[in-house]
Amino acid sequence: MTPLNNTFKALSDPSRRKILQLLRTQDMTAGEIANHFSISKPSISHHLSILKQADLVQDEREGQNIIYSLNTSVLDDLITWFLDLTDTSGKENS
Amino acid sequence: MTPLNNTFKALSDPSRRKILQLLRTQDMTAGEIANHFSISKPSISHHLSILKQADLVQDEREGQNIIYSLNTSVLDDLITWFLDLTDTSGKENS
DNA sequence: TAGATATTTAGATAATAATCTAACTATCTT
DNA sequence: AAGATAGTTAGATTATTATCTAAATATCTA
Repeated sequence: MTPLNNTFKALSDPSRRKILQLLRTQDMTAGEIANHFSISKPSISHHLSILKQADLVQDEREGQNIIYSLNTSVLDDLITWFLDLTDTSGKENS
Repeated sequence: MTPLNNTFKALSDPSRRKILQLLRTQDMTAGEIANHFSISKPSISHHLSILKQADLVQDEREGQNIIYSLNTSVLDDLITWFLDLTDTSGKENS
């Protein structure tokens, strides 16, 4: 399983993309993130775990809280993937 | 359902991403595309239909063949989405 | 028009993924 | 140490998705 596959799978869910958008502005605890959704805390925890596996977010415990933050390095890889796709310099027809 | 959601859903499958990579170099008929895979033709047809719905590819009949080509305009929107996410100018902490 | 080729559509099945409640772990406070 | 708070893990259920075979549609050619 290519590493990018995890990333795309992670991005395929709207809740997970919303989480990334939330973290764009500021780091947040799991609870704060969950407050922005109507689904249960365990579900959010599950989404966070998938985002973590995909290396799209990082987490760090601070007392009772676990603070999540965006990890932009993998996103850079994705942008490269897309730019590569839209770079039609190797295209033969049309 | 946001339009970008279709796009992300479409990109979440490795076969569909491989199809996009194939079309990057040259336009191809459905059959030619299917020849690059070990899964059945109807399955590929299904994948192509999802890519078409997501506006990631276009198709045009030419005789018995249906020729598929990449539609980069939606990919540009995606790149914008990613760039927006990695643009941390609005970030308050860390 | 009959047969061959290219592709899609229909319908069924199997694998994945999202979600829930209940229970567990970790940390803090008193 | 007991209780409260924050978060995760387990296990089950439901919904979604990928895939298959069989049948249908469209086009070409003899």
